[in-house]
Amino acid sequence: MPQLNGGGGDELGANDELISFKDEGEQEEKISENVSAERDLDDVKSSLVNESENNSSSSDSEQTERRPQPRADLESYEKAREYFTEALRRQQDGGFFKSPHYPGYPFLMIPDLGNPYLSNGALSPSARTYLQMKWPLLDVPGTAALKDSRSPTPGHLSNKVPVVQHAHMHPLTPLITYSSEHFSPGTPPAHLSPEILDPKTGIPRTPHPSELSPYYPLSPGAMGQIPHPLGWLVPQQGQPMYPITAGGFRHPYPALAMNASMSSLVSSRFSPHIVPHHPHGLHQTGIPHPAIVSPAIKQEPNGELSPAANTKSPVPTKKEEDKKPHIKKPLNAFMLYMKEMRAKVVAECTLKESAAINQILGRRWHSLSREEQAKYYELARKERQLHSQLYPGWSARDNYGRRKKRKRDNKTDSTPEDFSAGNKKPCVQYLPQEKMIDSPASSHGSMLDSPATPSAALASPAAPAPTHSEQAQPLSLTTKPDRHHHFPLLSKPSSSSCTSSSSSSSSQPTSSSGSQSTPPLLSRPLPLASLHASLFSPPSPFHQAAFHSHHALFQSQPLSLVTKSAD
DNA sequence: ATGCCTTTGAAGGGG
DNA sequence: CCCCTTCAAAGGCAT
Repeated sequence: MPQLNGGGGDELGANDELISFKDEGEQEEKISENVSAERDLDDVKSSLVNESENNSSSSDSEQTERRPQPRADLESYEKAREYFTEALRRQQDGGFFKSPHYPGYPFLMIPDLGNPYLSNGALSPSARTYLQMKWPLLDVPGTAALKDSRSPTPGHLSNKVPVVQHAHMHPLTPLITYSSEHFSPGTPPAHLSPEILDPKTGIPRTPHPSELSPYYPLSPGAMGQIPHPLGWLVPQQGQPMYPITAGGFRHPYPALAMNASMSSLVSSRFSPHIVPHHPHGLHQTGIPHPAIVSPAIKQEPNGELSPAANTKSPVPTKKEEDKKPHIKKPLNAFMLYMKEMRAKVVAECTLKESAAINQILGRRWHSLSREEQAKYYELARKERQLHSQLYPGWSARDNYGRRKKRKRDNKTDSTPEDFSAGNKKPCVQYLPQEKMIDSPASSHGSMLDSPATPSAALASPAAPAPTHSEQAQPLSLTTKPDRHHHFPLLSKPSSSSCTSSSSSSSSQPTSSSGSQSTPPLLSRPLPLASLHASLFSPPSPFHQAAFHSHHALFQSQPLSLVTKSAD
């Protein structure tokens, strides 16, 4: 709420970001993975750094590599996102966004194409909605947006996926990126206009990029018709997902006439209307929320939806309920970051496994400057807000059970004793020296919390010398400690485990008891990189203070390898 | 074919 | 109020 208005924040001053970010980044990268990996990281790192300075350079190349081949629609889509992401960074660095309080936001908010929340692709339309909705929430400064508006290249449209289009739209987009899933290429629009169908998928594309533009990716089904910006509202099936209050949606967009770039901007504008107008309640009433997807529908990419799709039947009735449309959780700051950076890391590194990549990303996350993190935190906040507005009745619990329960037992396993030291995230284990290098320092940065006032956080000058921590820091191999535990397990005090250190106390002797001599216990051998990657877990963003202390901890910290105690 | 692994953060339930 | 659990993304790998 408030945020919406104020934009929350405001304050995120992004200006400073670069500076700190760079320094930290360098270090972190070094640490990164194995030798080879390290290099990669370096590159990555450097690329990041450079990005600010050089806009293009590495990133471009990377992008190029990836994008070239669109494997699947989805993939291509994502890649595009990534691509944008990089661009985003560049821009940010460039100061592109400086003006706006939320530098990235406006752009970021740009919808991915898919519905972020819907797990099933089918709903894609909803996704769009969601995205649009976002815009409104964000108070995006129209002007700013416009600046960039240069429509990148509509060419992407070629893919059936509207998503792609979005990507082009703004580099920032990536941040928000939602899963490509949504895309439901499959959802064929019942009535799509003949405008453009993808030969393969048959998905309709809008002829005018401008219209379609990112904002309205026509999803196959969704639009059905048209170019109407609101088109997304329409459910794949033909019926409008929501009964949207007509008022809002109906407004015709001026955008239609606009260029793609413009349209995007425009869309943002109107979207706001929608939101407000929309009573959240609508969906709740039982109406299928756009965002909601019924599992059944999970369409595969393409066309499968036939029956369902075609059936415009609005009647969700039982099925839906049974299936419960699965509304995904909004992505948190780190997730947003992962989406954005994953491609990059993958490109740089040889690693392909997500687990390993994620470890690296986790490290990098810590290394991010506050500003950088703040951006993501804010984005995440906004998304949460948006999500709440869109799905007022939705609860994270609703999704429980979808996945198999993870081994919750794990925790039991862990012997209490172990905990003391490192359990949790054992954060620190030894990694090869190299890794260590990185500075947790970033820790500082990492902390930003999403609190409403990021600025405050930012304010802190940070700059604690990262070095010490780095040196001393032991690496933690986090193989798989208990997953559950994360911080919580550790008692707060100790929790610090790794990083954290808890906070306050600067020193935590923690007994290091735990030393870890043991190697991680991965049941499976993880790639070296993964090991290296391991870092400590980050302290909660909220505790900035913790940062500072945290280095001390590191030193003392024993390595705890927490293997998976599971059992 | 399905789930695991891994990361951080958020949310909610239970004690 | 604190702790714990689950899910969000992603993709190779294991089962």
